[in-house]
Amino acid sequence: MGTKERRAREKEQLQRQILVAARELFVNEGYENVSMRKIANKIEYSPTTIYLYFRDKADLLNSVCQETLLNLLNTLEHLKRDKSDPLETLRKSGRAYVEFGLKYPQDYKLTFVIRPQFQKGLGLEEGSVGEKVFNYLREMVSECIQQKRFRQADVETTGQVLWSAVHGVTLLLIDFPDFPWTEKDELIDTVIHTTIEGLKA
Amino acid sequence: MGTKERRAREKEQLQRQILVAARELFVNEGYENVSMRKIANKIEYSPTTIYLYFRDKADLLNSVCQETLLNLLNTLEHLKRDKSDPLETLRKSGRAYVEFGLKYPQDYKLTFVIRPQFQKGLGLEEGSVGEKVFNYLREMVSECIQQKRFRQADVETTGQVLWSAVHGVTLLLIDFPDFPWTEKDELIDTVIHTTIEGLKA
DNA sequence: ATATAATATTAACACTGTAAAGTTAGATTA
DNA sequence: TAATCTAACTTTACAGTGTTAATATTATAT
Repeated sequence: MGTKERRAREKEQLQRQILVAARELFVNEGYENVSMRKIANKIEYSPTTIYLYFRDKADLLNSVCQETLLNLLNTLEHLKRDKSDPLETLRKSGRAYVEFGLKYPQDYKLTFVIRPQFQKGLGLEEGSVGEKVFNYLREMVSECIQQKRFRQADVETTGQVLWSAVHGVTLLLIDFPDFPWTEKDELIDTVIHTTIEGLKA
Repeated sequence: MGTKERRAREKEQLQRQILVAARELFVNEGYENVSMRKIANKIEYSPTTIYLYFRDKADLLNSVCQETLLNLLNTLEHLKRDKSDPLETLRKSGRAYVEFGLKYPQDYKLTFVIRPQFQKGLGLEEGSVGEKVFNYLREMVSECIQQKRFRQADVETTGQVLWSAVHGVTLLLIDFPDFPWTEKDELIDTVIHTTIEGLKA
């Protein structure tokens, strides 16, 4: 009598389908320009069906962002294997972070700028994926501090400074594509390099 | 026969009135949650009257942001008088920038995050107020480089690195108010200090 | 075959930005 | 003074929005 299981599976599949469609539309057309009806059309269901799987549009956005964070976390975790030089790993992590943001600019903005507007106080609470991402940063920084590579002893502040830098450059590059930036890769490297130098003992 | 002049003045006044109402609503309720009808109600005109003064809602946003940038520029220009230590002036400018963003968080997001989404390639083009703000930064940086206080000789890159840092910390503090940040003022100072240290020779 | 539960749809509401047409008040001209 | 013109504003209307409640459909269990 695996019908129940099958039904549950089917339900999950549709939920997935909605999520995939929503992400694709959000990313390509921007959150504001995507209507529930558009999503419904894409999956060939009636608009209200979506509400059986997600509380509302913001909830849908939330789920999409959750996935994005998981992707980011995954990307970063891959770098942790290299245990040689913690400073170098930190540098690479910063690079990977910015590159992730530029590779999926809409996702990035959705997650780190748009979503906070729609859901006050979220994304980084205890146990969340967002927190896991920041914990990754904590680990990296902690390693560097233990090896006395950084002046400041405080893991938290140091991590937050690094996050500010990469977050800032990522958003600027996304939001002002026409600004006469220094060559993109050079700018990113310089931002990361400068911040790390500034943190050194 | 100053009637024409009076009419022109009245027209300008209404335009101003709309702008003031729009800013207040945008800032308090968020751009997305403000309808043309709400603005119209506030100024006690019909919704479509607004369209006689502004092309559309995005144009209205644009004008509001223009004002914001002018305010920011004004705030910064005040700091330029102090010609003693350019590094110190730069530090103060960074401080003032972040504080401006935190004092008017909605304005800041409107200008530097929301608007770019609605008007591709804008705000920083030649002759714009946005460019003037960045030119201010260029001047400050240039001064520091001339006095051989910075390692890197490139004004552009150096300016962009600084901007990334302050932009990043400003947005993080605005968007994630519940995150366990280091004490706010300390974080801001550390971000600026770290970046400047990293840029030093 | 029938009752029950799960799932999907239809219809509706109160909004949205904005275009087009209609109205009104004041200035200009005859 | 009376007629006309014009600028400013309003009314009406349209197509689209997120979302809820009621309804219909389908698949399962009895």
